[in-house]
Amino acid sequence: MKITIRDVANAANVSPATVSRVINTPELVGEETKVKVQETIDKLGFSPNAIARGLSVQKTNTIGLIVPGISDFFFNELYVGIEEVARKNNMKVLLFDSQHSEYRVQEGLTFLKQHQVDGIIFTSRPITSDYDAILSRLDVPVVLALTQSYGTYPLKSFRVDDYKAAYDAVSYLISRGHQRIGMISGPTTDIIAGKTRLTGYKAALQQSSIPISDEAIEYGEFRFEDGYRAMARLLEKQSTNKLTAVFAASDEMAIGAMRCLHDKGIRVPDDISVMGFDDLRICQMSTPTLTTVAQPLKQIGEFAVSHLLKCMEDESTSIDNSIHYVSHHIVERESVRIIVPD
Amino acid sequence: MKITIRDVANAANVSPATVSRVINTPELVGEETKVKVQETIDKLGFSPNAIARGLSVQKTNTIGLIVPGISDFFFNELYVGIEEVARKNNMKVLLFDSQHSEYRVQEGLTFLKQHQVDGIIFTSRPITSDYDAILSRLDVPVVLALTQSYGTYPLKSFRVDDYKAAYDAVSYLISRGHQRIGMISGPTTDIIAGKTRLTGYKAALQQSSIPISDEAIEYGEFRFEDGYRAMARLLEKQSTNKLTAVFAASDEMAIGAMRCLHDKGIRVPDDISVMGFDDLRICQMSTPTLTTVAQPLKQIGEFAVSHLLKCMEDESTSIDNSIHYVSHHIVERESVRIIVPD
DNA sequence: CTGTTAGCGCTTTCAG
DNA sequence: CTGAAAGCGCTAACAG
Repeated sequence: MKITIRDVANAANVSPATVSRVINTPELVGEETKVKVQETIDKLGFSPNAIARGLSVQKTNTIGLIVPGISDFFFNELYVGIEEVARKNNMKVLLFDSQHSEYRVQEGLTFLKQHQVDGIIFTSRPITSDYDAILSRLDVPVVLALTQSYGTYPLKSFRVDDYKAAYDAVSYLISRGHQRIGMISGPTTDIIAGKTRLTGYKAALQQSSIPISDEAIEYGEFRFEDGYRAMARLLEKQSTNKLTAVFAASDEMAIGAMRCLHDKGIRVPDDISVMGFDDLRICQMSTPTLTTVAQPLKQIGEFAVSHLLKCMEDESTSIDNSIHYVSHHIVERESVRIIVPD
Repeated sequence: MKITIRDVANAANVSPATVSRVINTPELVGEETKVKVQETIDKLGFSPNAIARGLSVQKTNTIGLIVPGISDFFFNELYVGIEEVARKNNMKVLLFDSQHSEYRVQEGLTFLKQHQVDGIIFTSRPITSDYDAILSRLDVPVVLALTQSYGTYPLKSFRVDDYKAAYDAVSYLISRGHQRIGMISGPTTDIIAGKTRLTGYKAALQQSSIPISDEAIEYGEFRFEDGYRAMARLLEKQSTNKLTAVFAASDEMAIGAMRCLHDKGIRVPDDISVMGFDDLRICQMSTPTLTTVAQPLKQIGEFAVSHLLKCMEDESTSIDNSIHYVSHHIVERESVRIIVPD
């Protein structure tokens, strides 16, 4: 049932090599034979074995993608960018979900290595020196998306400037007259999406000489439920000195916070403004729609693949660990109101 | 740099076969050699080439997954189920996004065949006779998820009974006192998620002797924006005889519809009730939260893989085209109110 | 328990 | 322009 290149060769009275040529380098084959071979390929319904080819040419045309969790909403948008430029370059992508586990990340790296991927895109978790050994053994280019390297191993990364993005978000709030601004932060152990954004928040307040208070900060793991609960805690702590705005480190948490507010009968944005981070598709689905700072996820995916392809062609490209900051921007919707000073 | 099984064999003074054995069937190897080989594997950092192995054993431990679009929200939840049971059985999944294009589906099938996947899960688009040729040539088991086969090629499918689910949803609405119930349907060309659910809607109305009116039906492509626009159209047509409830063929459209209502100053559920289909995570994120009929997506994914694995072990399992209906259920949230008859 | 041999399906020199 | 032969890295009989 399984039909191979040899079968085609026999049927067409040529050698396997010739069949291979009409598939891969038809310009090297005489017109007549080309037609003849192509016909028998069609007739027999031959479809070349990509595995065998991969083994032979030592190249799989595959890029490996490690993501922290496929159920995170931002995955979809990132993937779209990655897949698109991969496909345009005849590359496929092999997906690995690390499920937010450090251990699984290691597994993923080994997995992708075993599958001879030609390059790897690593997302979301920061790379520490712990990975030096495994990375150097990998022998394929690796680029980072939405994260960066803190190890000694040089890795190019593509992401927004999370510090600046958070800073800008909070500055935006301040420009709208807000002074008592709370934050629902990611965990500070998450050095990028957690700690860095929190620092940006603090810096923006400081810049405007607004005192920073731990009372105004709560933490969550980026999910809707986390945002909901964090908001509830924030509310409890705020009995006397009420916040007029809350900045969340993810859209999901922002929407969770809005829901919490709603349940307590607090109106957004009338009583309190809410701002998110990411600009996922869900921002338009909440009521009110969510004002947020946008990360161009699709574009980041595109950049990452493009760079990877460059590295794969040209060995020398890979050895820098610069960060390519892709630009963020504020997307105004309905969840923030202007406070007029009285 | 690339280190092979032969390198390990040489370094450990054994044959490649022995190294292969300690990796795959350690029980067949003497304790001493096993230890020795394992040590040199570790020392050299050897990691077996899955491609070569695949070629040799004629099995890749991969299942191919064809989805209509990765940015559809339901993808994530389905994938979680698939990935989980795949992983537990040492299978990986190779993803292919058909991007809602018939042509890309064909490409996907060829792609997966070329990559020698051991089985295929096909989602969402109905299978017609057009696929008979390609499917029979595939030579690997195929199972359907969230769709079914209308061709002559026998294919087992796992999905909810969309007709019954829609019927139940609308009956639920009726039980809450609604009589003038509109529908935002998928396109009728989509035989499963479109036409079948619409039929369920009509049947439920009929059952309660409620007249069916085209005035009360609008169509969309399952997206938020489609729901929004469909609702707007529905509103225009309804100037005289107002609807008290709307049933949408997807959660996204339902949420879009609610947004439209919100923008027009119509309250949900006070003025009009809304019900969705799917029970995605976003249902809890809208305000009001969305009452819906749940498809157990994760479970469907699990079932599909499990069945596929069974087919792969036992050739005989595959040849039936039965439909395994997984049970749906209504999830009550806030978007439907009870109408007390006056 | 371990080594030898052949071969998975394809590509790629190297001749002709 | 085409064919023969070797080999990609691994596994699977088959001997021993």
